[in-house]
Amino acid sequence: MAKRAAPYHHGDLRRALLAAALALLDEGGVDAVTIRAVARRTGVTHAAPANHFRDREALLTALAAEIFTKLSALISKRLEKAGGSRDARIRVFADAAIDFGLRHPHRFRLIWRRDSLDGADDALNRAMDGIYDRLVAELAAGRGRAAVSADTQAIGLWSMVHGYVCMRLDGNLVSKADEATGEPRRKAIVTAFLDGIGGGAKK
Amino acid sequence: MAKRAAPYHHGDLRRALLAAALALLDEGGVDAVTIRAVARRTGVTHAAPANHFRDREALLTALAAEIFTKLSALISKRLEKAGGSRDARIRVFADAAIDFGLRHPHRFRLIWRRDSLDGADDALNRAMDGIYDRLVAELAAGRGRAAVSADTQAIGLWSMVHGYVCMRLDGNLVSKADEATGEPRRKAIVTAFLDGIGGGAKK
DNA sequence: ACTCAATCTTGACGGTGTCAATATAAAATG
DNA sequence: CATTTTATATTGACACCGTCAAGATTGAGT
Repeated sequence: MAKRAAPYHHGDLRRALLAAALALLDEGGVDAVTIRAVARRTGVTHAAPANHFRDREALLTALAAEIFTKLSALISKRLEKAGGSRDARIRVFADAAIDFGLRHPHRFRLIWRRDSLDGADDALNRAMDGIYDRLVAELAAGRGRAAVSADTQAIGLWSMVHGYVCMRLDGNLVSKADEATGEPRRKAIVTAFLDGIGGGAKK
Repeated sequence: MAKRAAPYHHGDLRRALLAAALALLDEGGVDAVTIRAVARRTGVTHAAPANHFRDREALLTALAAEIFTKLSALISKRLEKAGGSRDARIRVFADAAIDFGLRHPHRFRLIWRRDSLDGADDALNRAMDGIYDRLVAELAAGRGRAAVSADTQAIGLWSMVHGYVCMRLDGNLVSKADEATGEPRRKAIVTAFLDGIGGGAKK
């Protein structure tokens, strides 16, 4: 027994491969995470990973699931420290996702690049859905007379955060940095979404 | 002269390569667009494309620029038919981008996958900036007492639209389709952004 | 007619993912 | 403890990829 804890030859090759893959990802992006490079870095031959990951897609998927779990933990930690204000708790999600994306660009790109991943993977889907469900729960709690459902709000907010990080990482907003924060519209877009951008009179 | 119209041997290999690349993209996604496959489909040898595209990145970049231009044209056409209402004109951008993304998934994924493209390419940047600038112009026209600038609104809205299509293409919202439209929250998220999702009293 | 440059072909190199066959070592069984 | 079974790792091969260098071919300019 204890199959996962101390496998046969290597000790725990699966974990070692994932660690090497994460290092390669941070250093050189998704393209640098090749099966052969991961095997080299771990000190095994090029075909050894095949025992633990069906193919490269499976390796990337497992890596993405791990990263998703870390992001989820980050959000949890911040939510604990957050106050009870609904807006503040909503901002936790946006801030955490943006922080994460800016701090680990390659990880962010990987987990959202679903066409390079196995969409049917359970671990991946559970990790993703977990974050989403918690966001919906926060949005549903004590909201006012909003015209749309919490689900809709969650989809919209999460979409916005995702797209914002994408553009930042691609260098699309460099000319638009605020003098105050040095970051282009980071807080402002969340404010915009909270307040609305329509022509109606504001608060 | 007329270099572009009728080059030397093939007629217009550059254009032919781009057409083949687009077909391959639609059929099999970005991964199917290899230099060799494009050459095969065009009927030339595998090294011929090198005369027109420095490398694969350059080919994908040129393809993306072409696609961006088409998207821009689509928006233009719809804006002409749109009324004068600010909200309606804003919705044109969101609707066009979403329509485009859902209709041509692989094209959408390519043009936003900037880490596979040449970020310094002029044609690409001009095509992208053109869309963004027009969106800012529409947002700036006759908006009310909004708390944030038109730039901020543009970044937020465009981010949201981008993220929404991503999630749709990845099959993340399948369980959330509206009974009315069959599309999950498509109009609603734009409404949410126009109206705001904060707790403040609504219209 | 001649030169020249642009264009395309041929052939090679190292890298990749993946498969089949083999060796090895741990676990299970007697 | 000996033996069998199973999981794991190695070796070697294959086809495909992007890219480079060298040569052949063709159009344009003079």
